[in-house]
Amino acid sequence: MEQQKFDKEKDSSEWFTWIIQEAKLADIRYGVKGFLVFQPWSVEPMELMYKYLEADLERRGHKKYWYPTLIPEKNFYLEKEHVEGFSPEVFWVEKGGETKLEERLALRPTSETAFYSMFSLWLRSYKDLPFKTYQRANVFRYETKSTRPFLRSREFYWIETHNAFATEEEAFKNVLEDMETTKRVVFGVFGIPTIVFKRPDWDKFAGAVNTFGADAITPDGKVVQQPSTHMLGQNFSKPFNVKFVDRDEKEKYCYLTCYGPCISRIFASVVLTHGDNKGLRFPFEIAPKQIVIIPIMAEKEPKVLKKAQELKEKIEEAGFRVELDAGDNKRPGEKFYFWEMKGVPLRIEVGPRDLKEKKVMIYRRDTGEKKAVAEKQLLKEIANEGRFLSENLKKIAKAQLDKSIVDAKNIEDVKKIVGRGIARCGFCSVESGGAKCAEIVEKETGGRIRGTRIDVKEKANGKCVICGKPAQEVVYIAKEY
RNA sequence: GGGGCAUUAGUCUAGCCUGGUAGGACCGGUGCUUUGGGAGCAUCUAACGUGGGUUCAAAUCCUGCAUGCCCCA
Repeated sequence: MEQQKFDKEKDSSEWFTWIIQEAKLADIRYGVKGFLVFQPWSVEPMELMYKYLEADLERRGHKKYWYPTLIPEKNFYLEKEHVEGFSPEVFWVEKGGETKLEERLALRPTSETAFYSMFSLWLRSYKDLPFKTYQRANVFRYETKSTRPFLRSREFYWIETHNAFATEEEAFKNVLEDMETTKRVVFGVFGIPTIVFKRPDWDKFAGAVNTFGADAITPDGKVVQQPSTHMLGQNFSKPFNVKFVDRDEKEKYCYLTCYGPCISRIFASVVLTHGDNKGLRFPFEIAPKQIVIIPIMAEKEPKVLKKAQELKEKIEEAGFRVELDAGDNKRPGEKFYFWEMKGVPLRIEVGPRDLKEKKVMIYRRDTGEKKAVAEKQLLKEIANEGRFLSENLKKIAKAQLDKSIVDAKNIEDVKKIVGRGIARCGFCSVESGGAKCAEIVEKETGGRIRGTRIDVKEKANGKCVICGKPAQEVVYIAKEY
């Protein structure tokens, strides 16, 4: 009898470590700090997640590129703030065989400096703009904070878009569209609700004019930064010489933006957000297997197995991902527990009883409910129940996020909330003037200022929770993973 | 960045204090039996993270390193 080892709400850290091993999402025993081997049960959903995100970007007119993994040192050093921000985290390639390289090559920690060096060759006229690109890539960062599988590893899998525009307005419009993509796909399909913040001035991406980050919440009330998008303005186009001739025949620098949804980290949120004490719960759309069929009495009743195989083929033909768990020595009960732990959304049971009645049993992973369905109705029911399940997971996740936001009137309130949720309060300024108060917040509460909302307008009245000056902004404070 | 704990077969673990035969369970293989919520019997396979040191002798004591986990900043 296998015991549940960890309570997901109480010990979500241990639960997360446990489920990664138990469900075979990844193996952490590769032996190099911060690197892990991703296994099929995480790779398949992540492939699907890539597909959904890429389809959305394609619809918005982004074109796909593959850039080299290595970036020459001289490119990397062109933008000063960018270098300062990323240098401590770069893996360098210094040798080819035993020969020392003339120029060091960076294992890309992000690819601005790769993309924009080429943009300068490709973009000549306003007719070339807007220029919207993306790539799926694995990137490398020598993390100095403690690493964690999926959430913060030294190699991770993401998409990065890099885009050039003629005007600041167009660039900003694209930034907002990125946030829509996050809402449509990361919430709409993966079921991860996020809050979009404009990051405070002191917490921007290295080299950006502004950074907009979408924060998701973990079961223990910490936030995880999910897709962020950066308004780079002309900060990179100038050193990289990304210019175009405008309608007025004048040469101008482009406005650049980039957007970086990290698939492996979003996957961590999928696991943390939807899982329960029985294990994983995948939304129907990204489940590696959407349905598992468990035949009952299969060995004694060949008819049952035949029917199960028939059903599998029928369901497969309809375009669903289905697994038939037949034969071997396992009893049905053990199979039930196993596939529930693996997070398969729907289970179909078929046994002698059902054969007679031309019915099957459908079990829903999210609700634990089981119902008999006429075989004729099966495909329709699968589609319906799959949709209901995803909607239900979304609803639960959204309620959890909403519940975790709590208003704070003073620093004592903030202290009580941070670590268990997100504190919302008045704050003096998110420009550089507020940096001192932000430091105090961090020291006193262990939380960070996540920023100000951009999707809803919030009016600050009252005082800054730290310095007591009139609050210019409503900010959110939380602990970060 | 700081602190703590850990590393024994594919997995979980006993043994460590008090140095001397590495024991169990699960998984896996085989055979029989079994199937509407975690089956049973028999049998086989397989392990002391790594580099030094102390010692006649090290899983055990000391030490460096690596990796992992937890907590704090």
